Amino acid sequence: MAIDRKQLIIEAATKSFSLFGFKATTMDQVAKIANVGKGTIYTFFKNKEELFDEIISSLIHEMKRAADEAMDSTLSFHEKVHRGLYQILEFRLKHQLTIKLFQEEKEMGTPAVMEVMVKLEDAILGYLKEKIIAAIDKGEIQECNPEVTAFIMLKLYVALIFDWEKRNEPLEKEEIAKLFEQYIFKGLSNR
Amino acid sequence: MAIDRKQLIIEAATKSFSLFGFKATTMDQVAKIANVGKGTIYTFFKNKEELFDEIISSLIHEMKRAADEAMDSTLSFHEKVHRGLYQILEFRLKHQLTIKLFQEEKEMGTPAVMEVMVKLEDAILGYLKEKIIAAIDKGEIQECNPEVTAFIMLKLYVALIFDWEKRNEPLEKEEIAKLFEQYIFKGLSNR
DNA sequence: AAATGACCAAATTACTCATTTAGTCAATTG
DNA sequence: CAATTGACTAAATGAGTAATTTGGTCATTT
Repeated sequence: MAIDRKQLIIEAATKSFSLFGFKATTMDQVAKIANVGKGTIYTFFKNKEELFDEIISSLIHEMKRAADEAMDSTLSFHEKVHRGLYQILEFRLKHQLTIKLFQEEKEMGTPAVMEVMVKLEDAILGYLKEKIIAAIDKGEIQECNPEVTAFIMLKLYVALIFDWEKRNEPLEKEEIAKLFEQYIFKGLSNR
Repeated sequence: MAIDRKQLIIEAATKSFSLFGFKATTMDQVAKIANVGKGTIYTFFKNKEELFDEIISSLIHEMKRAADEAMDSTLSFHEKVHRGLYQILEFRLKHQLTIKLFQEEKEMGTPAVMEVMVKLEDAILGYLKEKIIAAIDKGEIQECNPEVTAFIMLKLYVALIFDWEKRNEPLEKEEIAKLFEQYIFKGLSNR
């Protein structure tokens, strides 16, 4: 069987997006890296955005898998949430592609990138929501609005991991877990 | 006594910053609105940024006052925090100047505006921190890191008020208070 | 039938030059 | 003579445009 051109293209595009971002990646470049004629790209993908979307979709799958792997059913709900979220956000910090896109979203506001980041956030929120609903059913946590709760959890995590260290010493993984437990799972109140 | 030229300049600049933002406000314009020669501005303020800073400093004072007024010492800590924070963020939504600056920060990234917004956030965090320390002393809430706690409270509030409604129906003031209580002050856990 | 790269319209960029602006200071005013 | 002013300048900005680049197509090649 001949080489899988579609796969070559996906790999080349992933490499280039990771290195230069979406906007600065040209289709000529992708074709060259993939050792493929430019026209060939358009037999597999309608346009640049669709190629991008396909790459992001597998990224989302990878993230889900990483999160699932970090959990196991014997863990308490809050350990699950912590490990899952931490895994997902670690992913963001470690993988070149997500770093580059995160940066491109904020610094240039490239529309295609903005769209894709919304999709990514939605995927995370949806995933969290599922876990929350399951936890309510099992009686592990109180009744609550799963949508809002997922939203709050994600925002809190992002704030602790990304925003906090813009102006302070980064928080350790354990500290974050502790804070999360203290606020979301126990509350501050004395009564 | 002659007219207070400094005050005229401050009022003119405030008006112009509110209407056009920092970057789009020219010193000629401020001078004209204030009915003052341009040189006069420079007898009171070293440069455009210093004029801007002075205006922001009084804005911060106004915010503090508004927050203080919304509280009273008979309220529980979480009612105080809720009313104070709500007041401050309402301020952001209602006052032309803060709206314009918020927009300029995100859309144009004007350096002087970015700087000033950091100062504003610091002022809010410092204010919150004080209240938190007082509450710990009075035994109203558990021991906690006041810096991190202030940070979490602000981020959570901003998320609930600004970020949530980017993609969902806005939350009512009462809902926000309830959520805040549920998460920060009570926690989700069943044990 | 699958793959290609020369080609084109549209978008982006690099550059220029006229205009605008922040800040100064010699002249003016009261 | 102390306070005020606005004409002035160097630097920054941005409108206009020419040159280049890019996404996408399609006739040709393999």
